[in-house]
Amino acid sequence: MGVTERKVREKAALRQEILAAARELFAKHGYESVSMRKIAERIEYSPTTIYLHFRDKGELLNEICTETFQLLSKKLAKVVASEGDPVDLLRRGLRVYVDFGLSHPNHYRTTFMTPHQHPPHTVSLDQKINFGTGGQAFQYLLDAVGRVMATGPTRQTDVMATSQALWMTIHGVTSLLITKELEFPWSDKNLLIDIAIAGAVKGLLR
Amino acid sequence: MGVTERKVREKAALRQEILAAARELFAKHGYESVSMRKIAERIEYSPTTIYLHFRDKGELLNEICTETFQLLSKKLAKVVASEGDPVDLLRRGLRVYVDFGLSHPNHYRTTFMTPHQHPPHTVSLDQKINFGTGGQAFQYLLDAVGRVMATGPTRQTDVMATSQALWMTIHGVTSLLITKELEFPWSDKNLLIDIAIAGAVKGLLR
Amino acid sequence: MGVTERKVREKAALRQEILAAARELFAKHGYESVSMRKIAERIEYSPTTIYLHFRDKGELLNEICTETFQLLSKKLAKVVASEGDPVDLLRRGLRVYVDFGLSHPNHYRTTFMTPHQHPPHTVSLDQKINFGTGGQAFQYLLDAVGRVMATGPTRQTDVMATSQALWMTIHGVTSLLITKELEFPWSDKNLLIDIAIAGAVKGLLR
Amino acid sequence: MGVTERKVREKAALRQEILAAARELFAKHGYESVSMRKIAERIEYSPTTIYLHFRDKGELLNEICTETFQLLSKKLAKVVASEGDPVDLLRRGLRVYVDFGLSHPNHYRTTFMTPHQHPPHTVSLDQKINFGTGGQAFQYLLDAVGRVMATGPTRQTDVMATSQALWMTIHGVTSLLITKELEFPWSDKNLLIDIAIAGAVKGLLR
DNA sequence: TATGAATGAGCATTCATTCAT
DNA sequence: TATGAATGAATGCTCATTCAT
Repeated sequence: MGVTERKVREKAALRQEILAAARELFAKHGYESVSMRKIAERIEYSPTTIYLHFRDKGELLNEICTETFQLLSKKLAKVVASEGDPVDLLRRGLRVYVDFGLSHPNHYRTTFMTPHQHPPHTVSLDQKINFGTGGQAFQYLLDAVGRVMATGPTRQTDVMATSQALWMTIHGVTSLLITKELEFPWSDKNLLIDIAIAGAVKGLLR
Repeated sequence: MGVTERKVREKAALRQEILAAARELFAKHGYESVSMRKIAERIEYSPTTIYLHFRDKGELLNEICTETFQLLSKKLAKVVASEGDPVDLLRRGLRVYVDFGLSHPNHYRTTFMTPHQHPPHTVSLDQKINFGTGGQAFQYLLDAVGRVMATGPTRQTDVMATSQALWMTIHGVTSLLITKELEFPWSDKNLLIDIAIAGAVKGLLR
Repeated sequence: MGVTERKVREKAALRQEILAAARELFAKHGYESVSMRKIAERIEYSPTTIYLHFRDKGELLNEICTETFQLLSKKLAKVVASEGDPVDLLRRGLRVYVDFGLSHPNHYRTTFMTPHQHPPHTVSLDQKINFGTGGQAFQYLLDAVGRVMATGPTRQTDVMATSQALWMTIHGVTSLLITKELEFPWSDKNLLIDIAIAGAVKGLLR
Repeated sequence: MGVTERKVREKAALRQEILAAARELFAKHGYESVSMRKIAERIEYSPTTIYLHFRDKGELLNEICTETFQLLSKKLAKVVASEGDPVDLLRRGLRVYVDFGLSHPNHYRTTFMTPHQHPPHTVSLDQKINFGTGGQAFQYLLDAVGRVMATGPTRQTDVMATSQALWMTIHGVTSLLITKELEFPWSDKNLLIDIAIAGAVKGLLR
């Protein structure tokens, strides 16, 4: 009875351990520079063991991405659920996105800044239509923008395009702060994020 | 007479061929995934030949970056030299940046989206102070923003921070359009770029 | 039961096979001229397999040297343990050294005639003090010389210097007979060894 | 004319320059670890140029050996030509040999301690009979030993074997002092050489 | 479930050497 | 006489992955 359950739990735990190690190493050294052996060494298992949990190196990458989107979605869901002026809500959502990236640079880098050569082995049609694995997260943005537009006059009325443009903006902020963290003499990070987000949102309004 | 010249020309041509192959491959598969062999195969020379023109793989990367910044600077210089309202000039400069990235995706990807582990063999102090090899290009942005602020009232007065925030914005636009070109169901690219840039600039003004 | 043991035995056997191949090749062509591939080819395994048993090429060399000293020490220990006049014992020890070299030319060549650029990864302080890995063997010589000097009058009283000079002498004999075995028209080997050893020992006495 | 002569002189000079560079590098890093390119770099000529003066890398090695023997022979000739007691003369000759090795470690190492895989392209029958390229030098030793034996009673009467044994002894001294110069905690070098030579010569006498 | 052993393919780089000039 | 360009072969070593156990 309990034996089976324990086994299942242990298996899941190891799976998570592998993912954690992979995520950290991918983010730190880049997907290509990380070998299966190094991941295995870090968790103190044999390389072969990884293959019992993941088909290949690429699947590790895909899993990490999916996981990232789930985490992000959860964060965004909270903002959506909270009260407030639509404009303010949008601003807070964007800020949450950036903060998420900066506080999970490993996830962010791996998910949004790693070239994915080989597509996941299984991609549902549904996923393709709904903006891939990140669909749910993007949907929140669409909703937030839609509500802003519904409330007052805006310069743009194309919810989709506006949302995409906003995503681009905050992705630029997040990704540059992550990659060039040390290479570039940035001004105060908080200030930069504020300027970018405030500007983008203000630019959206009439 | 002409013999020497022809040799020089041929040598330069081969050098360019190597750079072109490397740039394309780096952009497509990522720096780490490209081997000297693959570059050599593409140009139909032996791997050894590459080493007659470049010290090592890292030098290839550095050369490509330098080249990119020079190309970009030239484009931006034209905008700077042209006449017009400071706000308009800024907008045009940002657009030139994005267009440059989209029409030189290999250059852009290799230069701005490749992690540079190993610094160039020679880095002048001047370069370090002036934001690396891209200093000149960034200087144009600083100038443009400075002029806008000098002309009329803006929400921000910090030229440096504002410039950096603007760079982040347009980098987000450029990089996402390049990487996820096919993976994501984008709205009309032109529209997206316009929204992002117009928004950012408008957000900058009071 | 026996399965594990068999595996262990097989692993040790392969390790020895690799060492044997390396030793032979190192001795024949010199350390630098022997590649991991060539060693692998000789034992009909892939080059990678060698790395499952040895960290790198240098470790192969070190292992061979250690092994050599152990073999040599064992031979010398027997002489030391035997009975006899100190002078005779010394002579017999020197002869054992030369014979060891001639009957293990690969060991000897690799250990005493190969330049060791890269020190072993781990060198104990003890080893450094005691003349490296060969400390035990050299200690036997020191002891033998010491006993000769303690017994009767000798021309020299410096045990250390005398021992070193004796080592030099027998190394000359051994190494030349090994390297130039075919290139030089030697007189009878036994005679040569006798002359050299007898002379050196006689020269030591008053 | 003078032109031809100058050319000849220049050619010879460059040849010597190449040999000097090769000798030094061979001795320092070992024959195998020295590349033609490195030799060329040191003399600031192109690698190709070396091939105008020497057939291949192996010929460089052979030339250096021949040269070494000539130098050594010259030194020994002086001793032979000098006056003195035969025993003393022998001792002085042996000392000259060791000193030669220690003050020309590059020559010595390359000539006596480098495995010669490929025999010289041209080896005369005469050379083979006369102990190879080093025949002249060895002849001096034979003569010196012969004279000692002719003068007084010795333990051995086999000039050839005794000479060879003496050579072995001094080679041991020379080679160990060169190779393990730093690896081994030698006593005073002069003392060691004296002990070895004095012992060997004394051992030769009745 | 987990692993140790094994490998073919690949890596960046250097080699001695040739050839056209 | 001298060289710059070029290369096939080789270097030590690491890779992702498989397979028998």
